[in-house]
Amino acid sequence: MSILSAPQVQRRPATIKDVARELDISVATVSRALSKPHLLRPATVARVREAVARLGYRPNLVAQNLKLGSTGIIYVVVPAMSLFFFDVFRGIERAALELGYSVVAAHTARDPVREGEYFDQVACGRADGVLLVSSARLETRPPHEHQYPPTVAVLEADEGREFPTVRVDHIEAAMAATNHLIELGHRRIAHISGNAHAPMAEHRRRGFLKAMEAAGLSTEYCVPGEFSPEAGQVAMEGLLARATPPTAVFASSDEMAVGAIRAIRAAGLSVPGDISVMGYEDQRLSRIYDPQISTVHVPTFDLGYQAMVKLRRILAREPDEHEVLLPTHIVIRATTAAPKSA
Amino acid sequence: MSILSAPQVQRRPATIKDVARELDISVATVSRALSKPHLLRPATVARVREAVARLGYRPNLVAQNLKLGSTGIIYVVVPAMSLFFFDVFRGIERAALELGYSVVAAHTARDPVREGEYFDQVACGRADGVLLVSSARLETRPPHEHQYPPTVAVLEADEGREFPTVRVDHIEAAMAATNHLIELGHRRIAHISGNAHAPMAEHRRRGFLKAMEAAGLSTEYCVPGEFSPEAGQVAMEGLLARATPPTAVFASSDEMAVGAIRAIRAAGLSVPGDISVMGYEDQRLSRIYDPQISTVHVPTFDLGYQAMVKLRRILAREPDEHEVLLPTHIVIRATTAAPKSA
DNA sequence: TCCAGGTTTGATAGCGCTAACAAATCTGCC
DNA sequence: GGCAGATTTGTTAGCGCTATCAAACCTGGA
Repeated sequence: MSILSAPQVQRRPATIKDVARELDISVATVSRALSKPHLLRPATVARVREAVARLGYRPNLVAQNLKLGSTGIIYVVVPAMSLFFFDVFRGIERAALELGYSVVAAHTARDPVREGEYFDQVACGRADGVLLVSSARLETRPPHEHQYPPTVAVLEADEGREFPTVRVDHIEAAMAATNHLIELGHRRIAHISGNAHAPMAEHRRRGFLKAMEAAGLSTEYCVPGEFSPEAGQVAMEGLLARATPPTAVFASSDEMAVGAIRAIRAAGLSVPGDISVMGYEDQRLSRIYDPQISTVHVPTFDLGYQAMVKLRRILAREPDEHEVLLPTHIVIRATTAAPKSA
Repeated sequence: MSILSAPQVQRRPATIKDVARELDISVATVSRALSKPHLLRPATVARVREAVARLGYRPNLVAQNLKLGSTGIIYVVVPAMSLFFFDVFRGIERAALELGYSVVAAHTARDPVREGEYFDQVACGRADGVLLVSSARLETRPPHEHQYPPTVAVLEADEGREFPTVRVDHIEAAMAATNHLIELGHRRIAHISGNAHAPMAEHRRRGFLKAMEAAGLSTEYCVPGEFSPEAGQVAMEGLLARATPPTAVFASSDEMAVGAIRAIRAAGLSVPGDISVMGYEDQRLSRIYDPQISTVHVPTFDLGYQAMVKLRRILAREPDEHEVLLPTHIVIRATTAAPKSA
């Protein structure tokens, strides 16, 4: 084990001047040979290419950006690193690749300060735009009004800031999930909601309430929770301790559904034999888990893809609609069935 | 829904010159008021601050970078977006925060070309260094020898390129996992290995073989697989179809262990009653799953943290050891037990 | 042979910023 | 009051690149 080793020698990188001097031509010619070779004699282009390779020259992107005023980079600001967001990210990447942008993920850990920092970086020229994969209502305000860089909110409208948005209708989706349970014959249906301040969670809860009320059913089993298996488990334990427990549960996420299932099993009951469980998001987990979880499919990849396309439109100053809604659908797997009594 | 709306007005951002002109002072004074206010009269600093706020001026980071020759940004190049890598990422972020760097994640989808592009971006000045969270042997070569930007490989030594590395000893860890099964009394122990070209997978396989041979046991149950639940399931089905199936399985990842458990249950057998299952990585999944999976804990957070610290040392040209090895340990949960016959 | 029109290359400004040096201004003390 | 020395501000070069304009060089037809 060597004490000091570095295959990456930190010597001064070659600049365009070095190449020009080497060939005794002007820097302009070198620049042109690299970016618009059709303007030059082929022989010149070839000589430049050779020298570039020999010297290991690479154009300094920072200088290029400064000169051109754009970077070709998009910041994807994500509140949390979860597989759910990765799927969105994958869609963004695909579109970015097709449109010639590079994307980098900036993680905020739901910290408004960090979110603000990334916005600042972009506003200060580090990138051309932001895709805000938001799940929480954040309170950042730009120091100066209207100083946000070009931004598209993905997945969830960002209340109060009103960025152009690509999202799904969580209310409608939650209604569909609830109606599935109702149609199976359930009457005592519970809902465990997600983080109190996540608009997403609130919308799902509203959808649940709306469907239950429309069916004339009691909403007494609607309890608060958080986006984690542990929270799902605790909430479910509370539900099971009631005099007449529910026969079905709609959890606000797949992870929460997993926690609920654990609680049900721990109580000696079976899923879906005794209690049906419905998740939300259609995460990878819902397919891996045993039993596979019935859930609401959210088109994460498309959400990301469309958002990137929309951002490009905005950057190109093409007119576009403010909000795009993508459809969801429920996926019936192995955790939902008709109630025993039915 | 408005046809065209944009809270983010794309007008020319204010520059340092605008601020200087506004106050009728020099740009140098403005610059100083922002970066080294102690050199200025407090009254001047206040005036500048006021004008900066009023005009909504923000220093252009690209110009700053060009002038200063560094960006304060670290690219984290990851081959795949998995929770495993996120944990590493979290560790990197923490250290970066403490050291004053910003990190952004660049996703390669195991594509050497894209990896190369990100390296290029950094080599071209977009960032100061790279943390390569590698799991696959990649064939990228820089166009010019020794043109890699400052880089630290995390998690797995990158064979052939010999970057400074922070990693764990997968061979030793796999031996510990195998020995756990041996100590429980198992004799027919299987191993399902991960992606053929991942050095990580190969190391785990080698550790398994080494432990089995040291115990004088047959390695006939060592089969190839891939890092996915599906592959784990298929491999396990093959193992179960043998005349005398194994009584224990060591899978190369937690996800693969999940697949194996599914196959075992599908065959009407129980875990760990009939067959013990051991995972690897200690992913969140291994705690969420029912039953909770015995596994090998990899200190992902620390791996990331230490790697970032190491990269900072390299950037500061402080001497450092080439390789850092972090300890692992096995975590015994609910999927491993003594064999029935014992 | 000469020149209009095209092709290829060169010189240079400037993107926005900071560092280095220079100039101006202020202090205190004799 | 005058001056050394400290404090505060201004001027300017230049980071590496590309766009603009100008210059040089070709071509071919009269």
